[in-house]
Amino acid sequence: MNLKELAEHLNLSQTTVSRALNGYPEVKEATRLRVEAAARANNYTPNVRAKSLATGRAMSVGHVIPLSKKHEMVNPVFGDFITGASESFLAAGYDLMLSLVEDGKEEEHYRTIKARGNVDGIIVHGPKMHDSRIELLHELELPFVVHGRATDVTTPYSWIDMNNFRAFCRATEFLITLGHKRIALINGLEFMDFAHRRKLGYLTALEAASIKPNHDYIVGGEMTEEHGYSNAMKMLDLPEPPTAFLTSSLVVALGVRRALQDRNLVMGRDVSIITHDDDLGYLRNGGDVPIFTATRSSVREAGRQGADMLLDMIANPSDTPKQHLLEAEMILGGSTGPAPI
Amino acid sequence: MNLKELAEHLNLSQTTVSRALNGYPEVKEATRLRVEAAARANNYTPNVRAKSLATGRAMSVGHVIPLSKKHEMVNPVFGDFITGASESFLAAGYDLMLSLVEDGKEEEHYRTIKARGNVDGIIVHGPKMHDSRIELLHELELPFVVHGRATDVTTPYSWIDMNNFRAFCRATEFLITLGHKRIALINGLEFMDFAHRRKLGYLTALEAASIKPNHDYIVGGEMTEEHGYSNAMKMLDLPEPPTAFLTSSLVVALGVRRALQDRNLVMGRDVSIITHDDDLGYLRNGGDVPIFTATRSSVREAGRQGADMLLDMIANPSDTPKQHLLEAEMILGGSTGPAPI
DNA sequence: AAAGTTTTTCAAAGCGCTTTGATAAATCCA
DNA sequence: TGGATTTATCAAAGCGCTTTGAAAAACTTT
Repeated sequence: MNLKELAEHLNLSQTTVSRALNGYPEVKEATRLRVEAAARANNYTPNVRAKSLATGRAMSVGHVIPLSKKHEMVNPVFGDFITGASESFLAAGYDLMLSLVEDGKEEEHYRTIKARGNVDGIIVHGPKMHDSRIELLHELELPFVVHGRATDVTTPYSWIDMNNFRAFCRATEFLITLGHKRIALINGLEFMDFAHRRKLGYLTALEAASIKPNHDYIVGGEMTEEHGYSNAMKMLDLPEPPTAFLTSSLVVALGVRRALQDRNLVMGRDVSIITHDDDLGYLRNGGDVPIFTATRSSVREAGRQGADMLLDMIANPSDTPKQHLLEAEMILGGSTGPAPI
Repeated sequence: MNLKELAEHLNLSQTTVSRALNGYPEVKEATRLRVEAAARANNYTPNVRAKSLATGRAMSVGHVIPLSKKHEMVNPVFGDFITGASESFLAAGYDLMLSLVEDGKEEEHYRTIKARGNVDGIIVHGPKMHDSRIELLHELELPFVVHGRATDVTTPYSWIDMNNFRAFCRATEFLITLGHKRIALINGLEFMDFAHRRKLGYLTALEAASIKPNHDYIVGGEMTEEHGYSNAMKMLDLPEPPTAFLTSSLVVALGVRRALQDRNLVMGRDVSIITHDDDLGYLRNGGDVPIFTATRSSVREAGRQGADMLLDMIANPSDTPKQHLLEAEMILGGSTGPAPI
């Protein structure tokens, strides 16, 4: 059933029916009730395509996820982010569109998204240090919120981010307090902005303690279990192996733990691990007792806040960009202990 | 720039321009080239909303993911599935819409999706044993493909699934061959269809070997690391603990492995583990050498095939439903060995 | 009761595209 | 060269909704 049929059925004009359903004041209360009842009875839902063509609003937001053809992997945090975000979007009547964009095709793709006109705003995922997408989106005048930040971008834009620098600085300081001096960092891909900030936090803490960074202890890469495992193995084979590891995700930490086991080292006694924990639904850091000492910040919460920010921007496009920095909490688990002598 | 402007710019009618761009034969080749050049030069992309209103096709497909408010978790396989699926969808010019639907609100939600008219077809995720969504979608006449199956549904429908029964039957047989008799199954939520089939495969293999199933050895639940850990711990504390574990996902297997370590048991010697492995991008079963003996089937591949099936159904709605069953391969890793005496 | 207000309803235009049915231009054949 | 075909183009209607500007109906005033 469409609006025309519903209007005929009610012996009213489309105008009145449309207004009744959209809560406009210039319609008699009795009429409104009659219309609403009929709409419900006939299971009438306005056609979004027509509606959005008429209003100019698409009533949908896009999530754009970078995808490198080489590893073909959607970062596992994405699922949790949208779990958080979708609640706000759904409540506001917005649909979610998904675009996986291959590396290098960003520009073309974003222009197309804009021209196709089927989203009112965009959440940008996985920003790199120099991320050209941000300038581009500004130019296209499409509201957007970045999940994360891009170090080299100077024009203001909206973002929701976790304080990566601070989290990793604190974690490193904590290890130093425990007496560790040979601290390794198994990071994400270093051109990703979040990884860069984490490294900076780590280096800053080392410097403050006058510990010279050792480049054999620092590595970046796609955050898989294997990445954690193989790099930890390599480092454990060094003449002077690290006594502590900082890892960028729980999955990586699991890999490092496997390496420790392979080398018959006891986690928390022989070697310490601190990981960042995105608090993902299916991969929690243990139950009540955390397995790993960790810096924790919920990606789902970031999703919620990011969604609200974007809805705000769509409603008030002329507002100045908003930013929000989430602080990670540090939780103590069984994976850290004093440095062995 | 819109069609009207482009047409004026070219001194042609909208009709001709539209036809030129959509490859209709009744337009002179020279004109077509002129139009295409102008479209490119002016960065013209048709407005999808208008296009889809005019054609009646939405040019988008929906992914509907069940979400239980209790655990609020998007199954991690979803990311890999869409990674596989999006390639086909994008190539065909289809957008991806995402809907997270709360448990219990399915019916309402699907009706709305249909009435809103913004998708041409749907991929149904996470089917339960009795899944009312399938009947509903039939009734709504919306093309759909199920990722998985629903045991209790008799009307034919299209699906792409992995042979869960066979995979778990084979894995169990393999453990029995190794001499194991006390074999535990740490399954997914048992009302989920895939988990039900896996259990059936497991029970069938036990029965064939005349091993009576022990209900202390069988447990189902959300597939998290913690689920694997805590249940393995409980079972290892039994007077007669299992000598082998079958787990429904790599994440769960990691939890079981942690339990073994906590109990100072050596995996592959004291206790064996076989897991199912969805071959996820960020959580692979080791590198060249698999950590766990596993039944493996790529979810990404399922995504690819599911997408193609759905596109097919949208193009030929009157075709009979198609089904495809992927077989898992069994790969030997370091987590299995003969049963201890 | 006539004139002025306010409330309620409506017809019609428009959003940007496709598609039908008609027309004009080009080509063919006798 | 003129009529029959074929080819190329166009004007206008329609997809299902919102929104503007006008009209009708219902109240208020005097």
